[in-house]
Amino acid sequence: MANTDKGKARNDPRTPKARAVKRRTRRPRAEREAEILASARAVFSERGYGDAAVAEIAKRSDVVEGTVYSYFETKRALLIEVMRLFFSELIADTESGLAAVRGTENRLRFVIRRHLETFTSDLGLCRVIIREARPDIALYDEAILDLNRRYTGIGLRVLEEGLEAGDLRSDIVPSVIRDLIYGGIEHAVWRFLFSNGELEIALLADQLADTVLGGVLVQKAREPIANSEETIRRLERAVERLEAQVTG
Amino acid sequence: MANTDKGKARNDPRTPKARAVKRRTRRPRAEREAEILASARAVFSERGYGDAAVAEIAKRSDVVEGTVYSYFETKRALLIEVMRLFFSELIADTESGLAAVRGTENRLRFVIRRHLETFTSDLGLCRVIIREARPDIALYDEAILDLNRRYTGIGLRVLEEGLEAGDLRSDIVPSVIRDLIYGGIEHAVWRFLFSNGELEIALLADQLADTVLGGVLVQKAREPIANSEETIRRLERAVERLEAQVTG
DNA sequence: TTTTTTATTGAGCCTTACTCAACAAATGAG
DNA sequence: CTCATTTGTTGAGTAAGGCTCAATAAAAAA
Repeated sequence: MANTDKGKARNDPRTPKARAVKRRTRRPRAEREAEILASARAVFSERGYGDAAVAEIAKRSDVVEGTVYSYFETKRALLIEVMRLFFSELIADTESGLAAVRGTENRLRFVIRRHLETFTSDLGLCRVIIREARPDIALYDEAILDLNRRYTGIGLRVLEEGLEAGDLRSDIVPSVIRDLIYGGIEHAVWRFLFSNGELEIALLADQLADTVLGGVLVQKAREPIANSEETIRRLERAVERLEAQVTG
Repeated sequence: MANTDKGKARNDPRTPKARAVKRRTRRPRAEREAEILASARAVFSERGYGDAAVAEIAKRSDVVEGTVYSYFETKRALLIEVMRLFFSELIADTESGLAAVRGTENRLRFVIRRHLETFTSDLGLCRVIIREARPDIALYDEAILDLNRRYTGIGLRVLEEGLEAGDLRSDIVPSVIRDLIYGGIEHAVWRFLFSNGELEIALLADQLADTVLGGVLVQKAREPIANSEETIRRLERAVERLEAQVTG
């Protein structure tokens, strides 16, 4: 109501200086959208969600802030779209790689290593996803959650199949193992980020997998059993001999 | 330079209405500080860091925004102080509880369960801590990291001691196990937050502990052994009996 | 009581997400 | 080729929230 008379002071387009610098161009919707998404992904990765200014995303896309809002309702919607692209590539990629791996143990090791690779190669965006995917008790975050669930669902399926195949202990709970794996990787990567030692992906992946697969306890039962089997045979023979003796 | 003549329009304190409502009081520094910290903790827990307005923290402490800033440099410094209090209580509490538990397995189970309890009973604050403790590549977050490290160091020590005592497989890497444990708990709790099923703390703690302790793979050697031990006893008895019979 | 100290205040600055009416580049009609 | 319509683009403006600072008044000291 009070702002009907604005825009009058805008630079006259006929001014020689202004033209070379700022030229209004109209582009196909899809192209502009892709450009904005690419800029957004870069800025989010570098600065994190909170410190990413929509103005900067706009500038990198060579548009003005308002344009961004004509393509995406809110800054958050922009983030969600960036995530959706990221996840769908990741899911497709992981699944195609996994298709070539046989055996529950190998498949689990593959999933662990693949996730670790993604995490470290796209750390900036992963950090944002993790931070922002945390529930703000806001319903519009449901989209992100669903993506995350679908992605970690890959590991879950490997576990369930391994359980059915009898490769895994029948008393385990797949979803708990999945949480251990994905949560453990997350924590391990943060730790390396600070104690800025070199992150040996292959080594860490093996350490994580070894632990999840085999546990941490020494297998106390195993040592004595090896002897027991000998003992059993010895006892069996003794019993046979004695019984023969008794009945004989 | 341009703002030297402000404050002139302030309400005259002699106006009858204003006095009853707003009474300026000066309190001991420590007391005010504690009040502000308590309000901050509550607001951070309820709203999360980003959506917590310093103005609201001020209002709940019955002071004005500026006052908060005379006690804490920035909103972030306030958060860090809240965290410091939270962690120091938690660390003391966990350590005193742990002192009463013997045996590596029991001690690990205790740490897992204790952490899970904290997580669920103080979920709002934990969520904030996790989100904000993530590196923003900002050095002033070092304080939070240190607190976190000291806390998870409790679990780490249990693992290292277990390793020395020979209770744990000698090839494990304690820091990796710690990451699995704390990361796994974190993920598991998020999951329950959504699939809003009931979170059975005791059950989940057991499931997590069982997995970390024993791994997920079927212990191929174990099945025959369990039977063998019974067999051994049976055979031992038989031999005894028979030998007695024979010699008797 | 007067002076000094300092806790407290609140107006105002700045940044940033988001809105909106005006504008102009395509596109289509005559 | 010219004019009208459509719609992508613009930039000034609003609101909210973190943070500053000179003025003020309560407590302490003189």
